[in-house]
Amino acid sequence: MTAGGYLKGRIRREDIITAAATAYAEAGYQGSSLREIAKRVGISHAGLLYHFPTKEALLAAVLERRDAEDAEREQLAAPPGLAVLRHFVALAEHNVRHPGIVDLYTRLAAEAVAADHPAHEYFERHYRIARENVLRSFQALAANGELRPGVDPHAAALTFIALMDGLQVQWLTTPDEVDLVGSLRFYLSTLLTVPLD
Amino acid sequence: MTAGGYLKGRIRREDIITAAATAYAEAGYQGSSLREIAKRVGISHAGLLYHFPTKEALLAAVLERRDAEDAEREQLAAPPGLAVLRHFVALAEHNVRHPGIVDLYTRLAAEAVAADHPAHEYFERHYRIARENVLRSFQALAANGELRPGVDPHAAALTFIALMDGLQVQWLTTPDEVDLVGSLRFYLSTLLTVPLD
DNA sequence: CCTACCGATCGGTAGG
DNA sequence: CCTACCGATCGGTAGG
Repeated sequence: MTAGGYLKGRIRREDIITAAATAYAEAGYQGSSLREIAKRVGISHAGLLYHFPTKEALLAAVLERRDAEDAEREQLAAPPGLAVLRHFVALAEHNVRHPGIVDLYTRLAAEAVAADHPAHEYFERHYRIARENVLRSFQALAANGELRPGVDPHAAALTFIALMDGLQVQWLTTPDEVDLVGSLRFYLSTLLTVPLD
Repeated sequence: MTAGGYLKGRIRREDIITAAATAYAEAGYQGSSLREIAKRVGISHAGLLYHFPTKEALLAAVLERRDAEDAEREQLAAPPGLAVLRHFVALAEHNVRHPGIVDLYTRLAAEAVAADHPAHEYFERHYRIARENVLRSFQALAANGELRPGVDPHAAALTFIALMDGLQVQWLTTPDEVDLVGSLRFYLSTLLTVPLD
């Protein structure tokens, strides 16, 4: 129970979360066993359960860390408008270099459409926040005349988020035939009256 | 081994495929056990394996029937152009009334991003065919001046398919906040110079 | 953190 | 098609 002990415990917990995220990305949450995750860290599955009392608690920790990383990357949230859309494009560029994140997100999102999945509420909230965030930006752009006339900000926001998700699945399945970032830019160019950058 | 015996076997096989499709939609392929599927049909899991020798063989049968149903609905493939896009919108209208189909497709597609998943090649082919089909239509529209100037048919085709998939995940997760058909129509209206219908 | 164990469930097979 | 079984694996617990 020394300070060193606490530190070691925290590091070990982080290692377990990292291993779990990798496993979920490859095999989904249901498809990943505690024994498999524990083996990646070099402990027994009972040892893992010393740090996380249940399988669900480990999933919750993975999702929490993902949120924390996202929040960190967004830094001090950009004001609604072009900057937010650029941020999403930058996120896509980041994801292309880190396919594991896309894998994790895509696998979990599809599992979590089931109402009784432990990550279901997480993704409900995730989608709602993402839509609201993008909606405010499209509304700001509309006010500035930077949105093509006749484009409904709500429809633009909803389809923009959906496009990101759909592109990711298709990109993971056939990486050579899908330009993730280019497709996003293409879509935004059809909606805006100004260049993205 | 009478004709009646054959018929009964065929019906039983169809019942099993139906039960499997429902189970996959709710829990994914990996998450569905042969015992659970067999119970829905009222036989033992060993009895199921009499009709389908392995778990993978049953998945293959489910995918084959889905293709057959799709082919039937398309009837005598429409010529490239507006008619094909209308067909996709009609498909979305059909899917909204049959969420189980969307569930099945979404769950399996996400599982199958893994290269060693038994449905991986199926979805590779599925995406390629879908993209080529839509691409030909956007090219035909471009030739008629019905595509907005500056819109690349390839980018339009890729994003259109991706949008359909992404909308489906979001619709399944938060059904009340996603207008599947309206969003598709919105997107097409931003690409075309003519009304869809 | 570990070893050892629990009851439950898995896909598949044997033998009828 | 069934009963009965196989070896493997699962999440979680006991007891240290």
